[in-house]
Amino acid sequence: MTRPSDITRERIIKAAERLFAERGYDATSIRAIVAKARVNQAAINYHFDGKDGLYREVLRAAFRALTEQQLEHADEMKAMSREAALAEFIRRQLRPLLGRDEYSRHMRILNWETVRPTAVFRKLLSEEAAPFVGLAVELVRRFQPEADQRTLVAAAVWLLGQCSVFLRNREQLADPPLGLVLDEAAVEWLAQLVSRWAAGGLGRRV
Amino acid sequence: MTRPSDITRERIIKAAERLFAERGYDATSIRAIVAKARVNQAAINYHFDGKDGLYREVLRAAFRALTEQQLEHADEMKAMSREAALAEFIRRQLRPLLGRDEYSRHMRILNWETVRPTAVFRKLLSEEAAPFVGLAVELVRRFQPEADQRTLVAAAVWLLGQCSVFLRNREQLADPPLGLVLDEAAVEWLAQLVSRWAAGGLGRRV
DNA sequence: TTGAAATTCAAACGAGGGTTTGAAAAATGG
DNA sequence: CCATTTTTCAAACCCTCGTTTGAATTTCAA
Repeated sequence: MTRPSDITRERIIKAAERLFAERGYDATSIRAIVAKARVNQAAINYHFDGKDGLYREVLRAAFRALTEQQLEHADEMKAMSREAALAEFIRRQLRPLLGRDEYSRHMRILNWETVRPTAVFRKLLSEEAAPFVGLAVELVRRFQPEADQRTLVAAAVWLLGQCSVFLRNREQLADPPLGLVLDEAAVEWLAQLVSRWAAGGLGRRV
Repeated sequence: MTRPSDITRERIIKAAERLFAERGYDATSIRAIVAKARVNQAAINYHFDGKDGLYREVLRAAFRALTEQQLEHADEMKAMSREAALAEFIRRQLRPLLGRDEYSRHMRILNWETVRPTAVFRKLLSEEAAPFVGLAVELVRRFQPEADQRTLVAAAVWLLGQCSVFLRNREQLADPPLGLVLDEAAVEWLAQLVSRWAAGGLGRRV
């Protein structure tokens, strides 16, 4: 049963997700959201108890979808060689460079948060990020089985940073002085480069 | 000769630099700046022709100071081994994790820009970043002398990403689920780790 | 010293933000 | 069908923002 009011909710969430992903929280106004969703301005307060509440909902959904998506592949990654698993992990991280799909939007929403994390996000992170971080830690542990936990956590963050720098500066990569134009082939090329470098850094045996 | 009005200018710039570094452009209001600088609100428009003009000035100064600071060490870095030069480069990048000095503030101001680059910044970057990028490219070229320019640029960005992920998420590193508390010793430890991993990825010969 | 220029100041302006309001409309259940 | 609740709607409210204004004050050279 989809009540008519659920349609409004859904339209708002969909529009908000796109706008938050594109412009971030601050630069997205309620008026822009309701215009895109074609609903009344008061609907956001009625259904979500304000802009904050709407954002909370969108953020939670994005975060959950992403971690679930990664955790789904956790098992098959265990079956691969560590180099292949690493390459797959990195390829998945770099995918939003191209796509405009839901996955890419989710990733971009989280990317905004890494600048000035909202309270909502910090709570979410400390409560629910453990499995995802665990995944990254397990991945690097296969390269450094003897390292202590602190080193492994640092390595996991380091690994994520190698992808996020490209994600975050996506729009400037093509400009001078860099001039890195990223079409589909180039993203694949980049993913392989980064995979090799990361594996090399963590101590690949050849 | 320091005219009295130069004092006002100076106070504004100093206050603005701190606030922009801490909160970013959007979240820093003119009223906050003039309160901190203890000058009249209209002074910003009088001296800098608006918030944009003030930001332009602060941004240019930060950018220039940073690139000059790195370029100053370009010569001595050439004299080091490539591993030592890389380690020095990374250590300099990670330094703002601790300090509240001018250098750290400059770095943080630029860090804000990598999320939603202002027009001012993009212009600055395309006009003046070339020497700095060149420095990073030369550094990675010592590890991969046979690589083409495109690969070297990607490697330079990759290298910067390994540092900036720690800078940017600085405040969340200590929270669960990461729990990386960074005092002075820990930053040095981290710099060495990252140096080793980066050198390994780029192909250090042992 | 004096008069023009530069600088400071308190106050207000207008635009845009999120939220509230109260009535109208639609949906729901008896 | 009716009475009640839920949902929509246009309008306004109130706040913060960057900027402007015009008079008062200070600076500085003649």
